[in-house]
Amino acid sequence: MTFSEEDYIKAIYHLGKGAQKNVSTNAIAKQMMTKPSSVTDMIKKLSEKDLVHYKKYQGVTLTESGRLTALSIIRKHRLWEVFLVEKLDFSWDEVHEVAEQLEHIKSEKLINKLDKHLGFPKVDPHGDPIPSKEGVFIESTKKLLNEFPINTKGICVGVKDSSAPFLKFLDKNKIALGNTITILEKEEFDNSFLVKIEEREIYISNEIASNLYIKVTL
Amino acid sequence: MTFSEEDYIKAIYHLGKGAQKNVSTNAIAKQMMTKPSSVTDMIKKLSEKDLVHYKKYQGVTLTESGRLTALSIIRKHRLWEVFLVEKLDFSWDEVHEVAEQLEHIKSEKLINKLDKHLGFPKVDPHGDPIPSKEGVFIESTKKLLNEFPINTKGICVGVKDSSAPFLKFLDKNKIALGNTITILEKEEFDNSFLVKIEEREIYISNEIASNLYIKVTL
DNA sequence: ACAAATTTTTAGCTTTGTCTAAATTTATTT
DNA sequence: AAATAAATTTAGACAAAGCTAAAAATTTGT
Repeated sequence: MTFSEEDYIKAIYHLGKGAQKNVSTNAIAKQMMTKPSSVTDMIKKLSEKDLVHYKKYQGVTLTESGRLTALSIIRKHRLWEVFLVEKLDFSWDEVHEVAEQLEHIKSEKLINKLDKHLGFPKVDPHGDPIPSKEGVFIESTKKLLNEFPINTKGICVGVKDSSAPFLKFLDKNKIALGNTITILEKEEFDNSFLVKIEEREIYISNEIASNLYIKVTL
Repeated sequence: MTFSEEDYIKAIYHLGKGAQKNVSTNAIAKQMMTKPSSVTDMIKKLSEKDLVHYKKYQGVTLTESGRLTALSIIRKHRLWEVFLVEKLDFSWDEVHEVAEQLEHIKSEKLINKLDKHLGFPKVDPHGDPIPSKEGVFIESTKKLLNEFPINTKGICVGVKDSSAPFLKFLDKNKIALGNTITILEKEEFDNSFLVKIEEREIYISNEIASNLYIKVTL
């Protein structure tokens, strides 16, 4: 399997949201920053290898074999991301590009030893789940903090309000994207929250909680 | 720079022993497991990029730029080897193939952070020196254990006598390739040695010492 | 020194993954 | 239900990296 083939499989997986949807040639071309004609060529090759179902003009779907291939690549990508952040001290937003390269390294042994070295993590630094060797993984959802019940544990992944004052507030309170966050209490009176962020407990107003996206594995 | 270009540069470096020697087309072809005609094509490309000096029929030499490129690839290769052995618990002889892939990952930041994570090692698990960011490194020599003076510290890299009894002896005494070895004392009387192998002190007869290769950085 | 052997290069072809331009199929709109 | 628009595929080309076979240069052997 070439790097390019792997990239296409991954793109199709993501565009099809992991499922049965027919993914259009144009959508793949856009994602891969290439031309639709190139996509058609590659689709034919993947189809020959039984990685995608393909009928002319009808878009593609991953076969079961294609789906497992995609999950194996995603597993590698996310494990490397964990490594980069946890062991090499990369920040949350720097890891993607490097992981895009590392995900293509071919060695079952390597990836399983890496998994062990990292303590078999369940999610990557963006809160996305890491498939197991067998391609099993837990789904995750991203919603605003105030939409989750008490005791929810997730990862801070984005903001709804991206104004300077709000970002400044987050910075002042040392709330950063990638931080692990747990909802400890909900205050009935003003709908404020007591949360634990990376070992620190702080109060957060409903105003704040309704502008902070967190990703939670189900 | 493509993977293939990097592989050629590395091959030329090794065949030229890092230095001024003219490396023949045939030698490169053999090393790269390819045909001389393919080598000629690649040489022309590398020459255009000023990575090698090339005159038809005269073989090639790395330019200074080519030499630094080679050292940068070797640095990556050897750092990844240290990582695989020290952190992921790979054995001495399993790492080469994987490191061949990892050495092509493009990220200055990654390799420098990896270097730091590993504690800035000076040699890889085979006892070969790791070039610095700037391409500076210490030379190493491989000789029989009995040829080195007292206090020499090196890495066990091979045997002269590869007969079953000798290998069995090494195994029984837990002396393995890749082990760090220090010469503590030389016994005048019978030319035996007191050595430290991986925290253990043991006596070794001259017979043994003259059949064990160790690699030492100068 | 010159023929034979070896090495190296050239020429032309193949595959992979890409592109442009043209043709074809499907979707949309009136 | 045409006609037009959009999406997709085909055809033909190109660059990278390899190959084979043939030509050219160099080296070797006598």
